[in-house]
Amino acid sequence: MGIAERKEREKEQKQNAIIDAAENVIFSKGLEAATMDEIAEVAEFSKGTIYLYFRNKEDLYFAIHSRGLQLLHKMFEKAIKNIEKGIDQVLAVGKAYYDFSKVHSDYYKAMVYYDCHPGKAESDSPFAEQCNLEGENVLKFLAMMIQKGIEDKTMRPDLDPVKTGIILWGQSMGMIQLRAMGDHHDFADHMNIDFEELIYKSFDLMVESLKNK
Amino acid sequence: MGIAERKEREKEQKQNAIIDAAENVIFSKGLEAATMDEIAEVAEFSKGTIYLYFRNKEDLYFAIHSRGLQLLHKMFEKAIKNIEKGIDQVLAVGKAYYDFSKVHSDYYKAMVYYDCHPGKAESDSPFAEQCNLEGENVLKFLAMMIQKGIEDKTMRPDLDPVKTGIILWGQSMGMIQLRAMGDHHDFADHMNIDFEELIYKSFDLMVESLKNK
DNA sequence: ACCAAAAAATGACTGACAGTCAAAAAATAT
DNA sequence: ATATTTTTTGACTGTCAGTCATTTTTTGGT
Repeated sequence: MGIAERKEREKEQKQNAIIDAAENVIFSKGLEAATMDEIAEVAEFSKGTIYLYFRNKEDLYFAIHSRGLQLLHKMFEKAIKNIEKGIDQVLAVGKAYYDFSKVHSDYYKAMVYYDCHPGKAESDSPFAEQCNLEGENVLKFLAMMIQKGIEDKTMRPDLDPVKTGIILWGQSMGMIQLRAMGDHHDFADHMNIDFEELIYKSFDLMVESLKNK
Repeated sequence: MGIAERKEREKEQKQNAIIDAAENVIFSKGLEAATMDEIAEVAEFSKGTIYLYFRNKEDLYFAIHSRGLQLLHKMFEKAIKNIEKGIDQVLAVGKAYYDFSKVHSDYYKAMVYYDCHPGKAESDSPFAEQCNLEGENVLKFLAMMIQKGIEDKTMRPDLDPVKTGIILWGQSMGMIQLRAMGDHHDFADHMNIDFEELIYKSFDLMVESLKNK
């Protein structure tokens, strides 16, 4: 009885096709301007079918967010590949995060949007669940990196890997978001500031505060 | 001919009354759930009148955001009042920011919402302008504090006050937002983490990296 | 092959809401 | 008292998320 399995597979394929379509529309028109009708049309399904696979629009965001997190995670893995010391990996990951926000700005925006949103439906959707899982995986990755830094003596031995990971995450997020903010609203151009330089400077400060001296 | 002046005053009063009503509705129902119709009703104006004073819903957010920034600025001023050394003021301001996010969480949420939003209408509204101005004032305040820290030898002399101010702002913002994120989405409760402790730890790290040793 | 029952897909429809605008009301000037 | 300008109104429009009765497709038994 392989029918159930085949149906499962088909369901997943259709889901992915819908997410593809949603990305298409959302990335080209913006999150707000994208309509479910257009997503349905691009996905070549009726609107009703979309709602068979996703509870609501927000649920689609979750799915996209989840993809973005996976992508980010992969970029982190790649960033540390050829780097020996834990402390140097921290910097590499920070830069990778910043790269991600530029190269995959579409994903980045979708992710920030989700993060800053109250989340009306208190979603217990599998996609929201997936986001949390991916997020935790990224944090675990950071914690392991810091653990390694402590072990290879390049980072302070009194650091708590998990907590320090979260702090790095939060602080980097803040700096990168500040730059993204400057993009929409004025803010940066007004007083003319090179945000790229500022982000690297902030990474330096963070790394400095973690170094084992 | 004091009529023009009186009308100007009345206009401002009405504007403020509408912002009051908007806060009422938005703070009790949430940003998304609040409708212009209800805001109009609470403000005791017709909907059309609201649109006479504000271009659109977003414009009302700007107005609220601006109030929030002013409040935050005042809390910053108060926080450093009885503190001598620049480096200690940095910590005090960080704590004040965190306090603000808890005590005035309504304003905080509105502000984050605005910051994370692409801003569809590329608003050149006076309210958006005001937000930028207030934001710059806060940054100037931070820069002056750091300047003072450099002068009183409690902070590293090689720091650029403005740039360092922006970095402090961004990093603190990131940490505080991370905590707020944990409020809507799970994230924090899942792995049980005391975010308050984490925020203070991150402040310590920041302060440490700025100290003159 | 055929058919009934189950599963999947459809799209016309609803309700809600942001934003508009011609008309009415109020304030001011003559 | 009345003409003119300013302010206010709320019914109306267009748009969109989400629904659901109906139709189409797939499945499993005979």
